Amino acid sequence: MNRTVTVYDIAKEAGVSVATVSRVINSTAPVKATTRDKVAALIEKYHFQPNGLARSLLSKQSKMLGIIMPNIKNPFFPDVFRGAEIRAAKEGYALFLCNTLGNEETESAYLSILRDKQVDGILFLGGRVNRVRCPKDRVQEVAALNQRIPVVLVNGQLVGSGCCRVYTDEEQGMRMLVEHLLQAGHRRIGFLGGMIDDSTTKQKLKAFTDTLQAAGVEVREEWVLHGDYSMTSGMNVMNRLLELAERPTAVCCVNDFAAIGAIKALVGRGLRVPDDMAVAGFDDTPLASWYTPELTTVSQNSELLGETAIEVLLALIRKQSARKSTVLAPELVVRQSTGR
Amino acid sequence: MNRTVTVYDIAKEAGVSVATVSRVINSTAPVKATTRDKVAALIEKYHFQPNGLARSLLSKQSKMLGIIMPNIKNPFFPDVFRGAEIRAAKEGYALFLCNTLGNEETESAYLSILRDKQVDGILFLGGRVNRVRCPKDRVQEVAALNQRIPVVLVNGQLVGSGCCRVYTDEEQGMRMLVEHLLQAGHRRIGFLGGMIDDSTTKQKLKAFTDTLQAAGVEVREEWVLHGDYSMTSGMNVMNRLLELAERPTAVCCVNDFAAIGAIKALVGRGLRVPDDMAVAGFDDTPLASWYTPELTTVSQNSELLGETAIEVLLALIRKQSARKSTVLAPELVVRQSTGR
DNA sequence: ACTAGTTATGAAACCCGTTTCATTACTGGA
DNA sequence: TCCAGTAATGAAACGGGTTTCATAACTAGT
Repeated sequence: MNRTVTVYDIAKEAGVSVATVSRVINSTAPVKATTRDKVAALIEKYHFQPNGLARSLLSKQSKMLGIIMPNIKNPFFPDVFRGAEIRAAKEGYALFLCNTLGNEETESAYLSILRDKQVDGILFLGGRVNRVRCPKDRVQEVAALNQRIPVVLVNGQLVGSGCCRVYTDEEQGMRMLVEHLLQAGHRRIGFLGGMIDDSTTKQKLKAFTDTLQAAGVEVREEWVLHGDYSMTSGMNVMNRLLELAERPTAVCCVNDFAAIGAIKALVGRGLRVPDDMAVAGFDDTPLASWYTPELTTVSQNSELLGETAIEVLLALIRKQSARKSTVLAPELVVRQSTGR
Repeated sequence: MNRTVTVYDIAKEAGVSVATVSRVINSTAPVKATTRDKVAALIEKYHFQPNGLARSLLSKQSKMLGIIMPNIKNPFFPDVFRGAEIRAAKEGYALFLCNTLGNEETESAYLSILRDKQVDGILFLGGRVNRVRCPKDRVQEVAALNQRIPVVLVNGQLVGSGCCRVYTDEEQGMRMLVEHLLQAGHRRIGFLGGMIDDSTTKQKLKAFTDTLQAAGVEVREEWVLHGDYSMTSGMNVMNRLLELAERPTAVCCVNDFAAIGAIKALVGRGLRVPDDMAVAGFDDTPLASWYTPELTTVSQNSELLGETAIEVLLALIRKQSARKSTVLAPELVVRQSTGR
């Protein structure tokens, strides 16, 4: 096996020093035309490409970023990823994608790997680490990491970590959604959440409760149920709800997946959406507009979210000032699943 | 800003040489217990973690892989990614995710970036590069790359590149699907493909044609239409189909996305699936079983595909023998969208 | 007590680039 | 023609680890 070509090989064959080769590669200082051409020809001949690791070692920036998320299979995350990727690519950064499935060990393991790989920054999307309540040592783990490598929390919160945050105002989104349901005449509204300690669930539930109370509508404890964020869980939770003696006429779901699962459960019992029960999702994933019935949901503008998060991260990397919190406005998207 | 702690710092403070520190870190040679403890304590104290880049530079393996795909938003790809990730993580590899959107420049740019980052191997999922017909220079670009870095093509073919392939037998999948439709009594069957030069479309179309002809059923040119792989395209293409004077009673779609788009178009015109037209997808993405109607489709076992591809890639990286082609069997999944 | 045989440790080279600093090769002006 | 000043180039250090090879410090055997 032929060893990889290095600047030294090029230099030797061109009869110049490695410094000159480097100068030709990076146009960092003038080189005599004939020399330049000779070196350039050799680079072309061997398809030489400098070793990025060696360069990174010296420059102390790897041009690599890590993005950690619970589950790439939930279409919300690919959307965010795309936004992040587009923005990152523009600045020459490549992205490690790390799925944790909400598993804490996996999360820690990835954190360690990313540090090992010397990523310049990390994007954290709503995972375990983004919980409202979180063991002190996890907070400290992230806080310590954040001292070395900039970490941006996306749609999440980790009090005491000192990380910058970029998030959609999910509370406002839920408020708009509930108000839409109230306006449509619903007075019996349920809530299908995710894990109760995740900030995304917590915020939505808070807005749900507040908005109903402000309107003088009762919040029925038995109609507030929790699952995870999968379709299966949405279906199961809805089935539990349907076993109650009294049912709501509408439910808000923590995300589109849960909504679809819920609808499946309803349809499975011969109930119709929205006639028998209105169902609303959250995130406005592509699914939402293609599902039958089309889903009423709250758009997060997920790509923009990813893009913005990267922008904040880049600012931190460049030691420019970045605001601690960047909030994006959600948008209510009314479709068939709650419609008249 | 305090400089990152290095082995030298640890060595100095412990009063030993860097060699000893390295030995403690890697347990690569016996170290006197007292020395070991002293060094270990310092590592703990500073939360020292060796610089992976420096190590990679020497070991000539970065423990990083690249995975290139057209579009992470198509749920088939996250599935494959997960399979790949799980297997890769088990061996300590981290994955760069690169979306090309079928754009050739993006693809080339990513190829170059991955080389720069010194990835140990690359997984190529059905992108531009996986076309049946492909300009010579693209083939050569990949062939040349494959000389330096192992490349595995997933669900694709690039004749002359010399790359190993891992793929689902999509032809067989399509054959099973068409036979299922024939058995259900359909004699007027259409095909909604993707880009005609992509091997995935080509193979499916071939199997479609062959199976119909073998059964003595006419293949109607005007019922074979092409789009891309998106839901929007599926809808548009179906709308074109519906404008014809004569319509098929069933259509095979290149993937689940296209099928969903097609169904949307049908429903939009007040037609019912499967009664007015049977629609089949491909890939068995999670959507398929949750959509209404549930989609008849061909399961690729996408996670296994990713996992297997990584296995082949790892074998190549370790210079173990790997079979040139690994074929996975697809599985027909019959659900409502073609059902009685 | 002395030697042979381990065990523990350190100095230095290496990986592959970039960059500083010094030196050499030019150029133009007097 | 000679000198100052600029352009082009090279030697060597650096980044942060790992590894080889030699040496130093023990241990055990006689």
